[in-house]
Formats: sequence, structure tokens, C-alpha cells
Amino acid sequence: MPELPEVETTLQTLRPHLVGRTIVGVRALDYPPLIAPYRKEEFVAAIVGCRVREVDRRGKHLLLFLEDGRVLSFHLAMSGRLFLYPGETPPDRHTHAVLDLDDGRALHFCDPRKYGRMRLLSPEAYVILDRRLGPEPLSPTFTTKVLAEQLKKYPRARLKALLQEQHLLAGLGNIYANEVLFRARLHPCRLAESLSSGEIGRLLRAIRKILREAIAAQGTTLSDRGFLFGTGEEGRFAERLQVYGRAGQPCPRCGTTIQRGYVLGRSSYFCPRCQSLPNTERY
DNA sequence: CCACGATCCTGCTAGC
DNA sequence: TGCTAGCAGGATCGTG
Repeated sequence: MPELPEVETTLQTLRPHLVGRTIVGVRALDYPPLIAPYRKEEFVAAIVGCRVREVDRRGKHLLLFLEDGRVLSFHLAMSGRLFLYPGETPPDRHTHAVLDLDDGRALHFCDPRKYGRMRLLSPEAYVILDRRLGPEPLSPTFTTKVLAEQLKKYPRARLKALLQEQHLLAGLGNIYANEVLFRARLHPCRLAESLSSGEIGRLLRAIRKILREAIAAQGTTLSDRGFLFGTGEEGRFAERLQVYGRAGQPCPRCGTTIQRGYVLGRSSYFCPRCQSLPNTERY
């Protein structure tokens, strides 16, 4: 659920409070897979005393660059959230890690569904992670040429599956993939090789536009599983979603009923008229 | 080469 | 009203 805009919002909220801080304690580690392959004692010993040199984002990963060159990576997965609280605030029942900071505050990793992961990476391991991820969609170096090359790697794959593939493009998940395809007027099941250069250009502009707007709105908060950040505010992009979760409702562009299908085992929402599929690509 | 299903997990909801 | 079955989803892995 947290996709690039939600992680970016978390980054912007937390960064000023984390840079320069030293981690003086780690507690509430009640779910071993969160820090695997480290065991609890090893993990605590490995990061207590470390100072945060910089905080950044890569795809959906939030990264704490430590002064000794190692990197603490947070992946929020489905339901992960990070909060900064006064040190005395007790962890709630979904908080599976608390990092105590030298200014008396504490970073809480809250994750009801427990899919999130916290990884302590050597500089070499971080390079591997970085190389495994595709380009940053908002980077100036992510051009139509780069996007076209990425699409060529899996010519027979469906477009929506590719957009969610982190090693091809870092940061899009199900919600924004749906919104991007709607804006680009491309059917989720279009084959990668079938896109004209004009359509690739449209796709690139849609990716940038949707992500920029979502970041400006501080992400998407869905009513049933809240993405909250920092101070506990909610992202405002949910009300701006054009197709996600709107099966049976009229398309905001043409009024045709929005349909729901499945790609990669995930709900896919689209307007069958605006995002038509050529006869040669019927599935 | 690409699709699909299973896996991990729990809050919420639809339905009885 | 209260219970339960089913769904949701990021990433990975094995199978077809």
C-alpha cells in the first residue's frame, strides 16, 4: 500500500528529525521476521550507537544512511508506517520495532500485517539492492528512451504487470499503476511490445504527473487501512483517485462504467472505452 | 518467456 | 446481534 508517494511523504516528514541523530536503543522487537536474518540481540548490538548521516528514498525503500557506511532500509510493504513519538510513548500492539534516539524521541515501526521489513545492509549489500531496482520514475534521467528500453525487456508481458515490477521501475504499486494507466488511456492488458512511441510518451507523462500530484497531496489514505505519517495526518490523494476502487461507477472522463479485472492476482480497474484493447490483443 | 497460485498476516466487510 | 469466510496487497518463489 505505501507506494512511492507515501514513502516520499514519510521521508519528507521524518528526514529533518532523523539526520544527525544517534540510535541509542532498540526495543519492542516482537516479530523475528522483521529483522531476519539477524537475531534480536545481534540486531540491537549492530545498530546501537550508530549515527544517522542521511535519510533518503529508493523506490519504496526508506533508507537511513549510517555514518559507518552501512544502510538501514525500511520497507513498509502493505501496512507499514513510521512515527516519531516522545521516548516515553509505549509501543502499541502493532508496533514491532522502536528505535530510541539521542534527543529523547523514538521512531516506531508500526505494521499490522507484518509484511514490512527492516534490513541492515553493508555498503556492498546496499549497492546490490540499488542495482536490483529499476530507475526512479521522477529522476530527470528517466526518459521515454529509458522507458522504451525497459518495456523491451519483456515484450510479451502485460503493461500493468510491468509497471509494478520493481526491477523495471522503482516505486509503483497497484493503486498508482491503475491511475497511471487510466491517465495514459492504456489498457492494463496491453502487451509491452505493442505500444507506439506516442503511447510510450503518454505513459511517461502519466507516471510523472500522477506521482507528482500524489506527493503534493501527501499520498493516499484509504478509509479501511490508513496510511498515516509523522504527526498522524492523512494523505489527501484518496479523493482524487479516478479508477482505483471504483468498479461499477462512471468513468470521470466519458461516463462508461468502470470495470474490474485481475492482473498479477491484483485488482485492476479501468475504463473499457478510454482504455480500449485492440482486437489483436484480446485476452 | 510469461502467467498463475501459494505464501506470509490481520483488519475489515459482506453475508448469513 | 454475532459469527465467519473471504478479501486485500508487496515481494518472492515454485510450477505450468
